[in-house]
Amino acid sequence: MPIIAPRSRRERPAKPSLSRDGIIETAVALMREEGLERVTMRRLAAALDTGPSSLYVYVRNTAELHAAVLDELLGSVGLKAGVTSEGWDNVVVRVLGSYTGILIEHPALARSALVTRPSGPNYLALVERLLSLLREGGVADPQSAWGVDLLLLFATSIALEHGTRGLTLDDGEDEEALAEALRQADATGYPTIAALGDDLLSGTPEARFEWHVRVLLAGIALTARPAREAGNAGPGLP
Amino acid sequence: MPIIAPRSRRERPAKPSLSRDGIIETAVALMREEGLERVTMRRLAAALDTGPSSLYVYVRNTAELHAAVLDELLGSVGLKAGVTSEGWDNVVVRVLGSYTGILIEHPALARSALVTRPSGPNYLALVERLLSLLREGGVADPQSAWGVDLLLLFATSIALEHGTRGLTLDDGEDEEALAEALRQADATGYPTIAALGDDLLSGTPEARFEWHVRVLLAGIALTARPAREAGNAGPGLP
DNA sequence: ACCTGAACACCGTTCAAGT
DNA sequence: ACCTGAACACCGTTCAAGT
Repeated sequence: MPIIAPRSRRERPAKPSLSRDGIIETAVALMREEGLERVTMRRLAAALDTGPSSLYVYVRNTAELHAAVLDELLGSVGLKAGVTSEGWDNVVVRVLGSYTGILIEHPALARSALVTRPSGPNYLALVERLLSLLREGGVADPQSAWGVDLLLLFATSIALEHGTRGLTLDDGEDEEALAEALRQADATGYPTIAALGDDLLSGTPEARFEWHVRVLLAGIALTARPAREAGNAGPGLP
Repeated sequence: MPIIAPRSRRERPAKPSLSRDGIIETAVALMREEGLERVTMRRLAAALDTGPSSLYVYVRNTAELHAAVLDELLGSVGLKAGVTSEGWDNVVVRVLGSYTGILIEHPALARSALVTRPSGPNYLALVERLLSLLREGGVADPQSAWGVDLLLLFATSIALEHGTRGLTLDDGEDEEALAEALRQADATGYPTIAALGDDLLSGTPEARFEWHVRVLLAGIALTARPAREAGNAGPGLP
């Protein structure tokens, strides 16, 4: 029996010792190969040639792991998209579109972004870019401060909404069910739905996205913040 | 050995035979008792005194089950909230607030509403109510048609966002991480964030919610739909 | 037709024990 | 300190077999 270590038939060089960065790097690679839904603690551990429990030394739980992966991905949001040639509002549409596009490919990350507030450097860079664009557009600071949240909430939700559709088995079946239900809605029970008819579902997703963003920008620019009331200071959940 | 059937010591009367309605009814009851996250196929089957596979005769999968539960819950959205005394926009704020409030208690349903388009009768009634309020407010029909989606997307997202927070183990820890990150953001790297400072996180959730809805209403009322282009007809995903 | 037991192929997280 | 094997307590879905 040779004394050579019994596990040297892997191609991986020497089995690198674990580290938080290494774990996240591997998670990102695994995600690009197989999608985030396959980046489970168990699978990630297998990719790192160890057991799942080992990961818990470096990562608190799955949510934290996903948050780290998210910020990594956000590095590729196109923040520079056409700075001056077009109007500031068109740039906002593009920047948010880039953000949404990335998340659409990874709906589980969109969910993560919605559920645990991201705070990584790349997310902050996105917030900074949007705030500076709003300023450029002459939006008052208090409205920008509360509005940027709304813009990002919208973009994230759209990604979660569209990203998950079609990923499910029954491709767009619920879409059709809604279309059918809207058409069936007769004038007695649902008069306004009946009156608007097909226009409720008209337009390409891109056209709707763009119009939605313009709605948000117009509303943010024009809606004054409420007068300060007592206890209007901290975050605090309901 | 007596021939008496060996399972008559349950209190449940005679074991009712399964039906889709009965299954959903039990699912709703189970959800009210233990929360939706515990309404799994296996647990629901156990509550119905059968095996999980039996449910698949009546319900295609978990997503369909959740959709049915969602519409059931939506029956209690307060659609009548203060019809005329206050302005139509305040009524929109209340109706959406009622919808969001219900979903906040069941974040998994909010996720379901975001991911598979609801089309049940109670959801349609909510759409109808919002459309009629927008009309009452003098909003042009094409803008209402595309705007109602945005209102519901927003309300659903807020519910998912707030509902899941605090449900996680580390209560509001990410919130704090974001606050810290924003404060740390120095003027060189993130000048606009630094300039706006604490106002980025100011306000109660209720105040922000109300302002957000007003932003949406103002934007919807004032933003014209894009000129019709080629291929602007059907839904169709990106 | 309706129902079921049992299996398949997984999960996240913990914890006592090892090095 | 870092790492691990093994276990705990679960999942959704399928399918051959029964009634």
